[in-house]
Parts: sequence; C-alpha cells; structure tokens
Amino acid sequence: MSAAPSRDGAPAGASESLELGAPITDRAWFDRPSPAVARDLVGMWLVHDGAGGRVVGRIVETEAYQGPEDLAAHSARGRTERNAVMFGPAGHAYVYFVYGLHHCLNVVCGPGAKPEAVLLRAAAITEGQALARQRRGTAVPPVRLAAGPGNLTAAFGVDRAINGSDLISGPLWLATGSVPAIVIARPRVGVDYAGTWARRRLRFLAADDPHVSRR
DNA sequence: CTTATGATTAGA
DNA sequence: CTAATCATAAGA
Repeated sequence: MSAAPSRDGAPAGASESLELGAPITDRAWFDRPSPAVARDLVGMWLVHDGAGGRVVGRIVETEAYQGPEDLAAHSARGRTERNAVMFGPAGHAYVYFVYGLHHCLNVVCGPGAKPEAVLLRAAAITEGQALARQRRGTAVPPVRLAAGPGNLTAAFGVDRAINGSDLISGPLWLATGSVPAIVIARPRVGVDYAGTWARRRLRFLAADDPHVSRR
C-alpha cells in the first residue's frame, strides 16, 4: 500500500490545497497554555491524511481546557486510562468517545507537564468535501459538514484509533493560515456543571463565520 | 461486579 | 425539551 501524502511543502504550482500554509513542526508552539493555543488555532488548517484520502479544513471554533484547576477539564479528576494523553507531551491528539455516539478531537498543550488541551469544535472543509459528505451523509449542507465537535471528527474521519498520535509527524497535522481570523471569546458549551469555570470565556470563534456550531 | 453519566446531536 | 447509545470511571 502507498504511503500517506507528504506533509512537506506542496509541489510548485499545486493549487488543490487552497491557501494551505506551513505545517507546524515546532513542539514549542503546542507547549503553551491552552487558551493561547486555542485562540491561535482559529483560522489555521487541520489536515487529516486518512485511509480514504486527505481532508482539509479551516478551524473556526475551539475551546481551551486548562489543568486540574479547571473543573470542566477531564484532567481535573486526575489521570485515568482515557485522559492519559493529556498528561503527556504537547502536540499530540487526545481523542475520546462520548454519549455513545461521538468522538471529540483535542490538541494537547502545555506548558510542560500541565495537562491542558484544546477541543476542536468546528471547521470549514476546503478539500475532501466529497469524502466528508460521504462520512456525514449526502443531505448535510457544506456549511454544517464539520460544525460541532462530533461532526468535525466524523467529517475528518477521526476516531480513537488516532488517540495519542503526534501532530508533528503523524497523519493528522496542523498548518498556518494565510488569512488571520478575527477571533471572539465566549463561554464554553456543555460545561454548566463546572461552577465559575463554566462562565470563563474559553471558547474561541471566528467572527461572523457561518461554519461554527449551533448554540 | 454494578451503575451513573457525558467537552453531543438531531429532531419535536 | 428529550432520546439515542456505550465507553468510561467510580463505587460496592
């Protein structure tokens, strides 16, 4: 079987990856507090070179989950088999299964050993739309293909098989965007149980972008 | 072993 | 507003 397409620079003249920027290859970029990484990820590219082909999308919505003090973070209740990746080095994928239906994709952050992560909540698919629609259903409008964390993982073909994958060397990776996003901050979704942490503005969205999740 | 529930979604 | 649907974590 053939190897996954290279993450190295696109061939000269290639235009299929519209505006796809430089891959993030510096682990220090990930090794920062999750709010900073979450804000920076809005407007950047998510790429998955999966079994069915490549899917690329512009990230338009993220949420930061901080260390043990953040009562909404999985790491707040200590290290378990599920969240172990959060306690490992930054720049890896933390994928978990929830509600018996959906997968959620997170980018593990730092600094250092701090168990922080960023949940990727929505993206605008720019390449591999046919593949994404095949996975999500033909009736889904393009604007909703990756709107919402469960829909995003479905569209990109991400599941627990990729949990722990290195975002610097694996089939799932990130690249800089060419168009800076105007980012707004709002409270996170679905964490009402987290007391004062539920009110903090740790959800980051691209302003006026139709590809964000509902609510 | 049993049991409660969730960083969700679609639909009424 | 609720059902769907099951891996996970916590407790007995």
